[in-house]
Amino acid sequence: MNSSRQPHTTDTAAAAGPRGAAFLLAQIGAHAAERFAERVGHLGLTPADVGLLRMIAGRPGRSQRALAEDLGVVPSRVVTLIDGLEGLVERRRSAEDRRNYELHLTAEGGRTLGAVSRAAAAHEDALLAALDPDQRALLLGLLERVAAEQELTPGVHPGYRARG
Amino acid sequence: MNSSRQPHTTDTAAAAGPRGAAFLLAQIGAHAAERFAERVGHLGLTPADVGLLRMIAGRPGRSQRALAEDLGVVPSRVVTLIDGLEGLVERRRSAEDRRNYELHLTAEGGRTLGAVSRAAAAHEDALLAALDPDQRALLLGLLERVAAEQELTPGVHPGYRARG
DNA sequence: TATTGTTATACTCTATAACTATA
DNA sequence: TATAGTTATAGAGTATAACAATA
Repeated sequence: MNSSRQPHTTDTAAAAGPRGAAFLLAQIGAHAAERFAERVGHLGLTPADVGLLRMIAGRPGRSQRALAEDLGVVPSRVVTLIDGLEGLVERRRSAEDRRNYELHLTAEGGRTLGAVSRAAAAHEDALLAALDPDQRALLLGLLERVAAEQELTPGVHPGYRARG
Repeated sequence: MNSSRQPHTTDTAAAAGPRGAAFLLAQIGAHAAERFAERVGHLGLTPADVGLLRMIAGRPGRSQRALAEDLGVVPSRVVTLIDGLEGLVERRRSAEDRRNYELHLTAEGGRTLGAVSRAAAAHEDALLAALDPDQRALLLGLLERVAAEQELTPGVHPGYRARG
């Protein structure tokens, strides 16, 4: 809209930009994370809390250091996260090596995780309201292929590092 | 794994949790955003910068306040963002109302946006490496339906608020 | 008095590094 | 000396609020 040559305008090269699948994935993904954060926020949890609870439930007895590695965060952050889960997670000193803790869910932690699962189911349903069951299955299959090829660790996503 | 009743374990209700489409969307979305950030980082830009450039290119002459609204951020943040786009974006005082600026891309800004588009195309291709052209089209269609039903504004996503 | 853009301040979040205890 | 966990400090990033110019 000005000088001699027009380096571009919104031409062909822009096709993969804000209208491509990659952009939509990022946009919908961020939206999904926000909505999920709202839902678990009603339970007094952040998405990071949920990730931690799930990880502990899946493999009880792990140390904080092991969790830090799996989450891709620094050990000191795990301290803060677990401090915020008072009453849901229990720290037991290991008998074998009393330097580290073994992490377990309390009974209330288990109930809370159940509530999280119900929230996740409602979230899933609301997010995919536009699709019928067949389409949902189709989408799931495509996403699984992409996730596997991109070598994304099942059950953990970078968003665990923040959000509220 | 302990007391009387087992409130849950990893039973049916957890089905929509870390294995559902909503979770995968959030996970892949965050991954996509990170990879895109890396690519445009080589151009000296953040994803937020890119969003701003695209928005200005799409509708030149807008004011900073208008952009702030569309991006969903506070006006003072737009000041910071535009300050970081020295040489790519031009502020022209409006003749009609000299309080506000009219924002335009410079020639270099246009060239940079062209480079961004090429980066986005490469990003798209790498992210969807697991899918053939038909599957990509299928995925795109499904995502478009979801985005429309969720009333996501085309071209802007919440991730513009941060990242690097 | 209301509005655009700017600057100054405060707040939140996270990582880095120093520290304690166990080994 | 090395490692698990904790605490203290500092850094990045963002919003809130006070400010100057124009209407």
